[in-house]
Amino acid sequence: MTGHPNESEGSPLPLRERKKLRTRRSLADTALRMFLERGYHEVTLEELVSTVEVSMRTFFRYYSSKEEVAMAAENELWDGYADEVARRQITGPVLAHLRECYASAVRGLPTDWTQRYLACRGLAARTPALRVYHAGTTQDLQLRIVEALEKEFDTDSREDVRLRLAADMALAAVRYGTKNWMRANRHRSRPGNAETLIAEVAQAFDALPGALTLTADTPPDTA
Amino acid sequence: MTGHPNESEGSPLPLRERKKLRTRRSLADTALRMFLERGYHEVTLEELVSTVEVSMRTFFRYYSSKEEVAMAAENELWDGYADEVARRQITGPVLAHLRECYASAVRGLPTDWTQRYLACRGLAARTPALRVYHAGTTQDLQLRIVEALEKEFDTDSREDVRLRLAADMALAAVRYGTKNWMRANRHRSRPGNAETLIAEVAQAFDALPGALTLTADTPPDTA
DNA sequence: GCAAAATATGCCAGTCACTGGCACTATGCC
DNA sequence: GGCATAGTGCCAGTGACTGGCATATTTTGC
Repeated sequence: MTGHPNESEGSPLPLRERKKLRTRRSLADTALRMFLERGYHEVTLEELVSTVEVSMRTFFRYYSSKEEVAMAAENELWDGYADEVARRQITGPVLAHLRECYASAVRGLPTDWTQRYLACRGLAARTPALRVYHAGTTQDLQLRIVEALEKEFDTDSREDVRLRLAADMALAAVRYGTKNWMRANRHRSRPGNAETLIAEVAQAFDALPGALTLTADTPPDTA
Repeated sequence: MTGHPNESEGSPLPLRERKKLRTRRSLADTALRMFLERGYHEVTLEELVSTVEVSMRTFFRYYSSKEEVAMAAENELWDGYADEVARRQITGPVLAHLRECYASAVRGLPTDWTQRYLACRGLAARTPALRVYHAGTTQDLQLRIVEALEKEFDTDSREDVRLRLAADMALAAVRYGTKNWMRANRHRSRPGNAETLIAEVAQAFDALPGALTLTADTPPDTA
């Protein structure tokens, strides 16, 4: 009576999976909080796992590295973005398509995600090891996006670099849009939400054509 | 009598510096050779330093990580590229400028560099840890380039993202140009030299405008 | 409810990249 | 030759990460 697998049909996940999810979240949340309070390198994994009360071995069954647990929030976004690109059918300009996929992915995340993302990116900004990890996952994402897009075109991207270049441009827009979003977040006292993030990224997308033709003779303040 | 500091004026570097250079090169060359023969993870630093006959402590005075010594050839290029951008005065389109700087940097490297570069990139392609490191150094390079370019413009790039986006596009072109160069190198039996690398990268630069406007309705094989 | 199969977890011992501190040694300068 | 200034080696330690096996906890079939 105490623990029927589905007491009502309200719980879609098996009980075991729920517990795993809870452990996973607990690890990521606790890690992020500790890293923010005391600094990434000042917190050892031993301290983390003893706080969450799991063994070291178990930690590595959930996350494959210390960096990964710190950047869990970003990986949620990357996964959502890549999934969105894989799911949607592309019509029209590639860059506009990718911008839409990104916006959908951000909107598909839980409401508390924004704060976690802001926190982990802030941490990464002052932690070289995390910056390197971030660069790695971004490159990974780029690969996943190209592979997903490639299925919609008949030529493969090894022959024609334009698809890969377009994916890279989109990623650059995401990168700098996010950067500006975080910067704005530091200056204004307002917390900044998912929609302002999407807006910043959209703005960076819009700046792409101007970047392509940017010259030294007409400096960039002609906007 | 056996070792006067400057027997003739033919040695521009102090004897001590020459020895340091020699150790540095020896470490990088030996490391690359061992990694290629037996795989990156199968070679421990202990084996490397005992082969080169320096202590572990000394190794870390030359290279700050195992990844760095493996990718030494690439770092030479990145340093040369960043230096070139910092040195040259920019005129005209930013992207054309960056393409020229890259070409100059490649031409400024020693003749044996090409083979080492090919080798270390090939190794990185099949070694996840090195791919991550590579992503990190690339992001670092991007930052250096933006900082150098920023001095030539009066606006800083935080206000206007176009400069950063342009630097990113240039880097994407370098990335995929290099990728195609390596691929061509596997297929053709000819070794591939600095000029073919520059040509591939230039080709990728030329593809940038087409990537910007790439659409799903007119597939990429319309070239 | 209960055994059996499947899965998750914990413990232990080990490897390896990387670091700080100090003594030692070789080079450059006079 | 002698002194200051490096570069180097040794040692002991930390901390991330892994393999193997025993243990606990669900789930499944009855």
